[in-house]
Amino acid sequence: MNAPLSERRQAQLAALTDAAERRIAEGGMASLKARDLASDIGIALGGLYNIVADLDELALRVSSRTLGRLGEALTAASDALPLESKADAVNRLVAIAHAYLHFAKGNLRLWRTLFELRLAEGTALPAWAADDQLRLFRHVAEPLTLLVPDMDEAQQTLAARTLFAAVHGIVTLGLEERLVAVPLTALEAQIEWLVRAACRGLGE
Amino acid sequence: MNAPLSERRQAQLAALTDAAERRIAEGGMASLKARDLASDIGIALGGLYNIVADLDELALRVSSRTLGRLGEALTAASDALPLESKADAVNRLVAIAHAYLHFAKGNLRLWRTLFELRLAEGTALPAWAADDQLRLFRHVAEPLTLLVPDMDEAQQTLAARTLFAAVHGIVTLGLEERLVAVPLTALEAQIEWLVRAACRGLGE
DNA sequence: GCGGAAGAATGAACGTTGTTCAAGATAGAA
DNA sequence: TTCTATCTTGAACAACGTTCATTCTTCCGC
Repeated sequence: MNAPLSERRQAQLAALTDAAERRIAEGGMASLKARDLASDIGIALGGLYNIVADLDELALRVSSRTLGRLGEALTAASDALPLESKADAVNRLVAIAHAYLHFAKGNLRLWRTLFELRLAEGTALPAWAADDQLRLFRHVAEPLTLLVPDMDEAQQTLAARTLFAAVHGIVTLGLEERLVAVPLTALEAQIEWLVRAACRGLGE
Repeated sequence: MNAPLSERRQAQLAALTDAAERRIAEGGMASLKARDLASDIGIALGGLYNIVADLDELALRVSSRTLGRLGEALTAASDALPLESKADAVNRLVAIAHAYLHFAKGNLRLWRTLFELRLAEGTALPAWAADDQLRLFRHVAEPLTLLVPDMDEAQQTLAARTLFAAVHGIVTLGLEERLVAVPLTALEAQIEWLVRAACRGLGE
């Protein structure tokens, strides 16, 4: 190997994250095993801890990737629609919510691990991870500023959070399937109803 | 000991469930350790598995209790209000949502374990656990039948699920506090806005 | 080129888990 | 009391994340 070490470590980190992503996509976060990953990328068990502090960091890195792809999906959904009138804003919010649903369904295990991350009680999540999350809220916040321009900004942010959370809840329960399976189109309809109703409720 | 065996096992199961509940309430599901529990109720490690099949069953039993108490909380909130007019129905839905929020906040770790249960992929959850969940939905469904009596029943059930899920999402994200802490009163206001808006959207 | 220091790779070993099981203790019927 | 069925026990096992002394590589100043 004649690649410089720092480059090599970069490559190893990428390979490790790839392997972790693959494992999670196949079997959820429960199948993120140190020994499996080490053999996946052809290193010894202990070598993992030269690349990454612990498995939590690895899960966080995979989550960051997932959030990135989710952000792109929401951006794509947003950019496909005009944003001029208030009606546009509502339509865009519906489109974002639908894109969220489809991303979650299409990346079920990776999407779920976004919320299964349990950082050790005291420790806050790294800044770059927090940024990823805030970026998502902005997708919702942007149409809201058009929809209710008179509302003060803190309230707008809060409303964006609430709307996001509500849709997230519907998607979560809808994709659970533990109790009853809801058809995708029914889920879409429910989301649309709720988003439109919430928007009408915002204008008072 | 002169108590009949079956009685004794019953008592052991109760003591074990108590201990598990206490442990979870203190440190979340991550602190449900076989050895701790065995010593809590004064039996040998292996003895646990004469009382309970595995720790998952124990977590499920604790969850069942929690669901029971949650159901009582929602019932109390419901019964405090009249249910005659459509306005009553909306008020009741708001009250239920608020009661849900307060229960979650007041029983944070126990409430969270309700959704952290990961049954082994294939296995469905026991019937008695499914019943507990359906009973919850009925709290929401009942006012809905008054609010939109013309809607067919399947649609009503779906709407109840959606409304529940939306509120659940808001509560979940609101109590997360990982990103930003939302004051409880702000959370209440957000929930009320969303529930009222959703109800108005239902009547179309 | 080269020799030594700094760092990385290795896999055995540790500590903690949940779960099992052969052996011993105990309860209830005869 | 005695016998059998059952429960209880804690040592043992397997799987896990993580650490560490040892060995090998790589890099830099000469």
